[in-house]
Amino acid sequence: MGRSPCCDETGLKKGPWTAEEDEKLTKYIQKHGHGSWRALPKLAGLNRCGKSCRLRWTNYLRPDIKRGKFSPEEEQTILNLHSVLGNKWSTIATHLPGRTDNEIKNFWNTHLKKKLIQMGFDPMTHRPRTDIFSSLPHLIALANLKELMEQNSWEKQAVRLQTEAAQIAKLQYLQYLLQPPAASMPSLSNSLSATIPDMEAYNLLNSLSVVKDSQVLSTNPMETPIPSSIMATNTLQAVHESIPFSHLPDLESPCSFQTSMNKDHMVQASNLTMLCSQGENSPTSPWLPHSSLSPSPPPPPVIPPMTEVSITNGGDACSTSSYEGGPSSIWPELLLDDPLFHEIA
DNA sequence: AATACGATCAACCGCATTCGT
DNA sequence: CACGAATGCGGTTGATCGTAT
Repeated sequence: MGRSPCCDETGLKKGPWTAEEDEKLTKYIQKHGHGSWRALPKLAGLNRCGKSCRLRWTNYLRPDIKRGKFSPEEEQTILNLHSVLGNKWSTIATHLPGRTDNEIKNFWNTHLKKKLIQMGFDPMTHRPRTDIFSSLPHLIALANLKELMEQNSWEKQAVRLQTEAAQIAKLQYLQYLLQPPAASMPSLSNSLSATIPDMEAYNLLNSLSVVKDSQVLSTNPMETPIPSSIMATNTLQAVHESIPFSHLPDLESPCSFQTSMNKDHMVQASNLTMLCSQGENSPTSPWLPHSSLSPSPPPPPVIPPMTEVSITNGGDACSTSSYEGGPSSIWPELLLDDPLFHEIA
């Protein structure tokens, strides 16, 4: 149980490895295999601890190590796996031949994490950050617009910014409520049957009251029949237009977030991949605009054109939610082919 | 040319887990 | 089963390099 004592031993060399040490270690392992790492340094004539030797071998000297920059495909794979596994670098590394966990970890910390943060995504959850601070740069940029400076007082601007920030938070929370099941519970057979979140989403839609043409959703779906062609799309459209955030979904595009209600009080969120790319793009993580992360052409699509979620008014009979296409509509192909994925699932 | 600063990545540290007796 | 040793893993550090001032 206790800690390995090898690092506590004194007189052992630390720091960067010399070419001579590398040669000794490589020759020894090629001839004898590493065997016991603890015994190896003495046998190989190295004044290092076994741990240091193991690390040097696995992270640097191993003959199958792939060097050089990560390819866009590898980057995509890391994003996919990280959205599912989190900081399980060694597990992620098993899916990237020739790459070490250390290398992947470094790449994540120095490149991918920053990218996600800059785009307003939480690098741990891969979801849009709902805190105001993550949107601060946008808000500041907005506030600095000369037009606004001239047209409004600072007080008015502050009120407007607050309102917009609140709308963003609501919209993003709505995304959360309408999202596919969390990575930790990828069993899609569960679907989104939770009634409370459904109602919450419904109420949120209503609360986002920037509705065009005076079309307002009923606050109580049980009392008032909802028109067949409802204005939820308009609601989101209006919110979208009112918020100058580039990472929000483009309502004109094929992967837009289209919401409608029918006479059965049912909200249908079609193509509910919100921020993920669709159609020609591969949605590797349900919340990421991966196409903008990677400059290269993305892999073939995995999500079918229609990923449908139905949100009901809370009644048992109509509290159905489904993803057409099953798990493959959400999870990257590479994961579905992977025994590890099924183990996790 | 000198210095400051940021990015990168190899290596270390310490905790957790697995293995062997 | 209990214990200690060995190994694995993830977070962090620090040396080095490139770029900006």
